[in-house]
Amino acid sequence: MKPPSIKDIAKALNISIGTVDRALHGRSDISPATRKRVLQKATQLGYEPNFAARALKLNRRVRIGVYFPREIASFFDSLRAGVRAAVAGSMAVNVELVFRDFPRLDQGDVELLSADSEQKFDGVLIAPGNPTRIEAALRQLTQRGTAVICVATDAPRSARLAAVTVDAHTSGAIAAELFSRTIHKTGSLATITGDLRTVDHAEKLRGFAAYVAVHAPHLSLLPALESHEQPDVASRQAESLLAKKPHPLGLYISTANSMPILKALEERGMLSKIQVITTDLFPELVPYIESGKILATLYQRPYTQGKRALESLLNYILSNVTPPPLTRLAPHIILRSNVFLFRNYLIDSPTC
Amino acid sequence: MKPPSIKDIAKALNISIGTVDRALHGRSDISPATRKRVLQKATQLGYEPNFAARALKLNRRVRIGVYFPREIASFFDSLRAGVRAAVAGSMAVNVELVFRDFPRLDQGDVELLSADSEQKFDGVLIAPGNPTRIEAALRQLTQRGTAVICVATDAPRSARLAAVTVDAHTSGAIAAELFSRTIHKTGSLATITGDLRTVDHAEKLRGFAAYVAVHAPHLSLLPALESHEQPDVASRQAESLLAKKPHPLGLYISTANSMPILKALEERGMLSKIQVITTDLFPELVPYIESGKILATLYQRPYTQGKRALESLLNYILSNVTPPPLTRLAPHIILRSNVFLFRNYLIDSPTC
DNA sequence: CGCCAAATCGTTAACGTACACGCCGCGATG
DNA sequence: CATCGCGGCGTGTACGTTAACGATTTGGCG
Repeated sequence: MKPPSIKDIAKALNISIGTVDRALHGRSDISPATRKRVLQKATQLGYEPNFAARALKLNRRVRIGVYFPREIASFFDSLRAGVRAAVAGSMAVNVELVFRDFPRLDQGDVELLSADSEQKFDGVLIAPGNPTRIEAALRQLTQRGTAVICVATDAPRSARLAAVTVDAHTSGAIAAELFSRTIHKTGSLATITGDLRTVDHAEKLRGFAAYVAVHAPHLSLLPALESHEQPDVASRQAESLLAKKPHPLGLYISTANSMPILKALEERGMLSKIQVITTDLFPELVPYIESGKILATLYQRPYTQGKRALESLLNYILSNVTPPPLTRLAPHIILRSNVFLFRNYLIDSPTC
Repeated sequence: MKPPSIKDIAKALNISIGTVDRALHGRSDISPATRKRVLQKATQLGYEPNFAARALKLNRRVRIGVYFPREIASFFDSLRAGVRAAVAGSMAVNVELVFRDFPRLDQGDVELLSADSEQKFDGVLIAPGNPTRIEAALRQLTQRGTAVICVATDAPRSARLAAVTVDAHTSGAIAAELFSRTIHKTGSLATITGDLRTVDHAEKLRGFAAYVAVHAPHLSLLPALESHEQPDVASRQAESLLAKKPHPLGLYISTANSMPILKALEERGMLSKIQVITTDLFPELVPYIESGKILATLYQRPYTQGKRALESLLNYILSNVTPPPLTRLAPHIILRSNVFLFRNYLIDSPTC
């Protein structure tokens, strides 16, 4: 009836539960012979450890540091919500989340991390802006025994345990494919990005360019513009794009703060003449999609990213399960026809 | 340091843990005055029950019946995998899954359910083919205290506790939008569906038609064809479509077994002349997407559906949390540029 | 032979919760 | 006055696991 416990194993072999425990956990103070007998009996009875009992016994308090930038809020707030949801869902464990915010993706992360160097975290979640600049800090953390998982953006060659991101290369490729299937005329495509030193932004553009090169011979690529997440720069770049003649047929905005650019285009009545694909979703963007003024937005599912990242981290810390080094989520393609499913994405975890 | 337990509450009030337990659970044998004091102290100390201890103590064995059709295997096997993954992830609980398969979506569900009428399930997961025919059985189950959640397809007016599906209406609308943005010429669109009595299939076509009517004035709709999931019927319908002249510019296949139709189209060299959008993903379909022979497929995320459904069911049975009556997942739009992310979707839970 | 240390194993007390059981005092009843 | 019923409360045990501690045997070495 009931699943077997270590007591049952002990009874079946006429030994004590202490010995069974030693055998099952590869501890010392046990002879190889009895260890073998125990393990054999365990598999024979189909023993599986009772997580509730384990969690109750070793009432570990797990401290996790969460290092995310404040900007862009729509994205990272959602990411934080996913993290919180994961701890709520993982019953049976005391998780203490310490949220540490730094100003922007490209500034303040390393400083904050080294300022916290005396903190004792069991695990750390971080969105690194500049992957090379942060390597030293991550190595130091790992050496002190804290597991590090990168979220949203990766530091590939660092000592981080794993990374959970949306597949940026695919994001770019999808944008390119949507253009190639929507635009039948011959012409050019423009791109505005955030900061090309961030791995993800660079990857998006590579994916975009690769797809265009292979599958869209009728479309050519203009050089990418870096907005560095500064609204004024972005809107000036939008203007310069419009000045070109013939104007580009499509514009791929691969950074999440696309509003300045959209406003600039709208003021000049260009939104109807150029196909636009944006990145991520926030309330101000919804009307643009609903009205068809922009073709699509590629949603990076921050909520799901945060949830998955923390689940992986807890699984590693508590159950010693090594996560895959790279989890790539598939981005959601949000169009006019499905945008309403994502409208309340900030409230809870609707459509994921 | 440590989170407060009922012991701490008891100590703070100089009473026993038994009394605290009675107060917190609204049991009898306690005076209103002390109950109030306890509840007050509990919120004051920020008491939260320890799930591990609770799960250990009441070692409930939960039996769950899973009623899915065998066909279409690619879809429902994935659904079953999601269900299994959910029980693996919900540690601390003994869940016994009883898988009960019936032949096809439109046949055998009611019979199997009534044959199992003496089974005592705490919860049931079911994919009802014909919603009205199954209402009586579901009402009977609910009356006997078993929670019922519909998965993949819904029985809206029945006594089921909740339903987890992909939003079928949106699925259809997405297909229509993709056609409307890809096809610039004037012409007609055809649709082949499974069984219109199934709520989901009907919903898809409604969503498809609604979007075309509002946003694609240059496209007209041919009457929908029902294949009833029979390969020979499907391929004959494909032929009849091709006989029309001018032939339709787009074909939306809203059922998951699209292979017979695709084969028929391919043999006549029509796949390059007509835009095709299919439903769901299985190994044989992948090459068609990779080569661009079909425009897109709308993935209904069976794995995620199964996982979410069982999570909701367990949450209701164990924690008494009422799930939302209708959880609609957003379908994934799979194109040539992102199909590779979904290739190994059957193995584990890759990109979700 | 005696003694110490190492190797091997048993015993037990927690972890926080749920629940059966028992105890006490008070008013009602015979 | 003895007894009973009952509301109100305390006590104890069990759930399965872990880990500290004790107990026993064995082997080695002087």
